[in-house]
Amino acid sequence: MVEKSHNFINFINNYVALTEEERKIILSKVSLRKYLKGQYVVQQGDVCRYSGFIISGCTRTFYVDDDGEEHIVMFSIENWWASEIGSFVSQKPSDYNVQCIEDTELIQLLFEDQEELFKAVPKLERFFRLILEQAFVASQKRIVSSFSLSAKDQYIQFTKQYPEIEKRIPQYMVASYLGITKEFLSKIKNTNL
Amino acid sequence: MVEKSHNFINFINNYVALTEEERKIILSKVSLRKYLKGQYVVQQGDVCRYSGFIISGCTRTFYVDDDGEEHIVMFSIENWWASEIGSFVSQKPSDYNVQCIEDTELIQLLFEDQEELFKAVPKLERFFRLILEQAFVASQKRIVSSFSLSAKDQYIQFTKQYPEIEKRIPQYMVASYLGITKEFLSKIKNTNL
DNA sequence: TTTTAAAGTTAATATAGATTAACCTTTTTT
DNA sequence: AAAAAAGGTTAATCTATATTAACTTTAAAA
Repeated sequence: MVEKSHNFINFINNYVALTEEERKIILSKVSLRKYLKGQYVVQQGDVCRYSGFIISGCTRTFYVDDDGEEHIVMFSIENWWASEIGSFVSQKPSDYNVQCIEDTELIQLLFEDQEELFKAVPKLERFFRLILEQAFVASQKRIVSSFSLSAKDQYIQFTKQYPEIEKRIPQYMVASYLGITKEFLSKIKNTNL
Repeated sequence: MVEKSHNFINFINNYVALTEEERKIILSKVSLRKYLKGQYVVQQGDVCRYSGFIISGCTRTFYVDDDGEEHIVMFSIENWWASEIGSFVSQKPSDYNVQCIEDTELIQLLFEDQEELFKAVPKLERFFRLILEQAFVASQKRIVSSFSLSAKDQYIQFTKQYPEIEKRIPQYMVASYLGITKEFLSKIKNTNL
């Protein structure tokens, strides 16, 4: 656990400088959990009780619509925060599934412990503010891309922005993330223009 | 200024309880600014130096793509935070324009003053964390809607979610926000199915 | 009050991307 | 090594939405 929590503490430290005391408090509140490929961290309809940081592995967050179609809203890989924030902060049923697409290790923080942790280490409020700023900006950017770029240009942008993710993820999931069919993505990749 | 700042302080107070002292500190750092309909609060390419709260009026945040097409990413109305966050937090040139679509009064906070304010009133970190959570969740939801709903259903959802906004805004801007042409929105509204 | 500009409508035609369905390839399981 | 499952490709046809362009209505300016 100690070695594995190293990246986790480092990640936070990147945004706010932690004292040794604060590291200990944080680590006392979190736990490591392993999931196998295919397992669900959160299921649509359930309340998301944990927020988490990915030590290793990869997840997808997706929505299943009324027609049973899956729509991937985000991928998360190691050294990034992964949580179904909407459900976590409201403690209401999740609109999304979070599923591991590789064996995945997560450092998890229970909702009930988060408030205590904010009291003990107030600078974590700042930490979460900063990563939410980033997440929000990225989300807005994705909306603009989906409205202003052709499917092909969106795909090119995706491969440039997330080359590591693109390598690890089946193509049909990339298509779902881009909001196009797997057939059309295949066509885009194998045709000029 | 005092009466006008009332809603502003109330808004923050809704998320974190402020002492009288804290109110004073906050108010000492912000200023009121008036814009006329059509004026720009931020222009694409400029650095956004202020974040702001709308006292009255309405703005649109939009992106102009390489073909000169405008894409509206958000509307903001009174009693909500309005800022080009990406540019504000990074102090890099903005990707978006923020333009007033009515005469608008803003309470503004200069970037340089924000850090000082966080030091003086640390619970503002929490305040911004909480509103960013909301903003991020709303943004994710919009991505899902744009992928899983027909244009008509997106329009219906928009009118239900933001009835006040829909009344105040020209229809062609609603179309731009939904990512469809004004002609098609007109057709949707005036045709069955 | 007339003129001009801005916003909204209608309809014909065009297209990016969806659907369906058959087939191929790679990976996993037995 | 064979069978099964998962992932990917190709091609024909279909559809939601875009484009173009002419016209109408409403609001703002002169």
